[in-house]
Amino acid sequence: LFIGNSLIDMYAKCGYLAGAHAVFQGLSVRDVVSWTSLIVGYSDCGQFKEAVDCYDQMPCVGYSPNTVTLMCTLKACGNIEAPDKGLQVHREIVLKGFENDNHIANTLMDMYFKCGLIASAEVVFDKLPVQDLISLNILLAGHLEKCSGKEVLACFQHMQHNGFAADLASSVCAVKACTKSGDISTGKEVHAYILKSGFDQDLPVANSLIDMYGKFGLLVEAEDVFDSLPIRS
RNA sequence: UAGUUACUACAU
Repeated sequence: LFIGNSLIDMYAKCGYLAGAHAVFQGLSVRDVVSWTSLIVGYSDCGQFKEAVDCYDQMPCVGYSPNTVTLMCTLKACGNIEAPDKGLQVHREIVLKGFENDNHIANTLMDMYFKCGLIASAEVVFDKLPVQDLISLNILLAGHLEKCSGKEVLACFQHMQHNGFAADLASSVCAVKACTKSGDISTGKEVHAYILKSGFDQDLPVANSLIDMYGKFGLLVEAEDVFDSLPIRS
């Protein structure tokens, strides 16, 4: 069974969904991991609807989704902006007493943000068992959609004051917030922070900086970042 | 053996 499950995972990670599905079908014995691996496979390949369909089928054949399954399903719900299904998963999480799992709670919050249900996301945030760096990054990314760049930047600064060191993901959000609000001076401050933290060679971070400088018309700065990259996409 | 957040242009 472990071998079969690993094969599903391997094929799915290679984008060979037909193979993953064939292995799944061919298994004489399956477990929750088999199902979850398939769900993750669909999800990672952008087939979110199929991922959710898998989740729906599980109970019909006697399998009960665990925390990992539910989290992966929530992720799919967020990506297709299916709040109804997301809410259904949320209810199952509550029913099973999984709400205090931090990974689950973080993913739940992210799902609500992605579905545009900001108020629900904030309720989840306030009830988080632990507010970790990932929770804060999800909050930053979520606010980026609906709020002004200024509010996102306030968030970014607030987390640093509370002893969280912004990581790559937080930095990207902060840069995007500056781009959105046209805030050149804060953008340069964030850039300084990125250099100080040694994040400047990271592709997503650098790309967000190039985009920001490009949109500000600061083509020289944009080119400097571009030229400093050892690898480009 | 499976699991959570972030990146560009163009287009929408």
